Amino acid sequence: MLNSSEKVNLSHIVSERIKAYILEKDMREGDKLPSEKQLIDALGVSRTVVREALKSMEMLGIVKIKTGDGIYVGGPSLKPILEQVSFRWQQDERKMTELVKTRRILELGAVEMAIEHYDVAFLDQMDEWNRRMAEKVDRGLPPIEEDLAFHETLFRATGNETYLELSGLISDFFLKIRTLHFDSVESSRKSVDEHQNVTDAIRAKDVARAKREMEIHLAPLQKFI
Amino acid sequence: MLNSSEKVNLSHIVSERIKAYILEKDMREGDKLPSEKQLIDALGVSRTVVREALKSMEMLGIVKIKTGDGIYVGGPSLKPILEQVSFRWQQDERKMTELVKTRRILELGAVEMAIEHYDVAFLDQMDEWNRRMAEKVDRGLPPIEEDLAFHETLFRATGNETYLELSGLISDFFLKIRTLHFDSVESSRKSVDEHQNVTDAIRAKDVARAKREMEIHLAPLQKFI
DNA sequence: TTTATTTAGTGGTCTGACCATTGGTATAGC
DNA sequence: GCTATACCAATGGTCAGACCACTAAATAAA
Repeated sequence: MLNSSEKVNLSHIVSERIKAYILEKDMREGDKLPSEKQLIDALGVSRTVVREALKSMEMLGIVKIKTGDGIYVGGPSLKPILEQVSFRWQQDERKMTELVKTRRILELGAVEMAIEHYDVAFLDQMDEWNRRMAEKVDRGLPPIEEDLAFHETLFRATGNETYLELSGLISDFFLKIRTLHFDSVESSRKSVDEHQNVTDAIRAKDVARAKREMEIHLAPLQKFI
Repeated sequence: MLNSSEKVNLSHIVSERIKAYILEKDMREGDKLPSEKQLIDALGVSRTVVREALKSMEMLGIVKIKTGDGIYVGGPSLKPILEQVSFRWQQDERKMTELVKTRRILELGAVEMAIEHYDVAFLDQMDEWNRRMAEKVDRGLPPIEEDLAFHETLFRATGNETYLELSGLISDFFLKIRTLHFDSVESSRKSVDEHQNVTDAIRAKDVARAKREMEIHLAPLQKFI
């Protein structure tokens, strides 16, 4: 009764063994694992069990299965967790307020980290997206992809993949919303200017100003709720 | 171009269908899903596919499979998933650095939101955890749970469940690390004082000071990497 | 009513077969 | 000798059917 908490599925055991194998051999992303056949022979279980274990691990991003080729070690990623989180969020979209506030923190943090990391290439890319955004606005089209791309590039500019993943979740959610009730031409034009201000401030490595500009940019969202 | 990245495994499709089914029927934790047999008939695929899909979803915590009973909708707990995914992170220095920096942003954001939300009950609770933490330190024990509880309560104090969920991921990870190489008695005692300073500043609704104190508290982590 | 037993249904594992995709190799053509 | 093509062996994807193990609920026994 003490140890009863351990449910012993064979596939569970197998996946643990494979994880241990990865650690033991100190394998990195992209390294090739033994084939299904080899795992079957080595672990002495049926193909069913091995496959279920691998499929589960693939869903978690621990391994990556390539048809006709083999099984490879996956990269460290929050993605599977976030997928699960977003799946839950769809059940009640009343979390809007919370998401808006969370986004604010993340965007402001991104500004700070982007300045710390500082890679001009990303800033140029942000400018480019903003240019395309302005172009689309001029043609009277909703610049949804460009807007999203601008912010995503900002998160990339942090040089922090974990942060990018975390933030990507939030951004995706906002994209879906904005697809429904998109902004007017005037507000879009204002967004372009605000983007420019943020980028400029980051370029000048002025953390306080960059944050201020980002606050201004996000302010309308707070009231939108 | 866009769709080429989408590898269409049958089991992947099936898991999507099942997730859609859960959303569609607005099922909650503990609700019973159709049996394997029913899913096989309804989706027109082999048992292998259904089982692999379910096994993957179980690993993600979306469903819970009970032998001899049936399949149930899982709860929103992310811990088990984190357990599965993060086993390799400690090896990855880059990932560690990213996590530390991400945590910093989240904690500082929490301070800000906690002051905005301001509920004394949470502050009292934080004091209580800190008191217990001090107690444990005095007895020479590592105050791991108490430390985590303090920070979790801070996240709760934001009144933002989404933020709590997101942050919980990061915090839990740090807990596991600290379980291995826990801090010395002196540094633990210092942590208690720092916690107190943070709480006091929040109580005084002094955002700047609260952030500053939190920065001080987290600073050692940055160098730890 | 309470307890023990049976039973039908469910998930767990195994086997063996065949298909689809991939990467490398052998071959044909230049 | 080099390149392009065809081929092949290995690997993962899917399927079908069988049998085992477990659970909960119906049934029988106390």
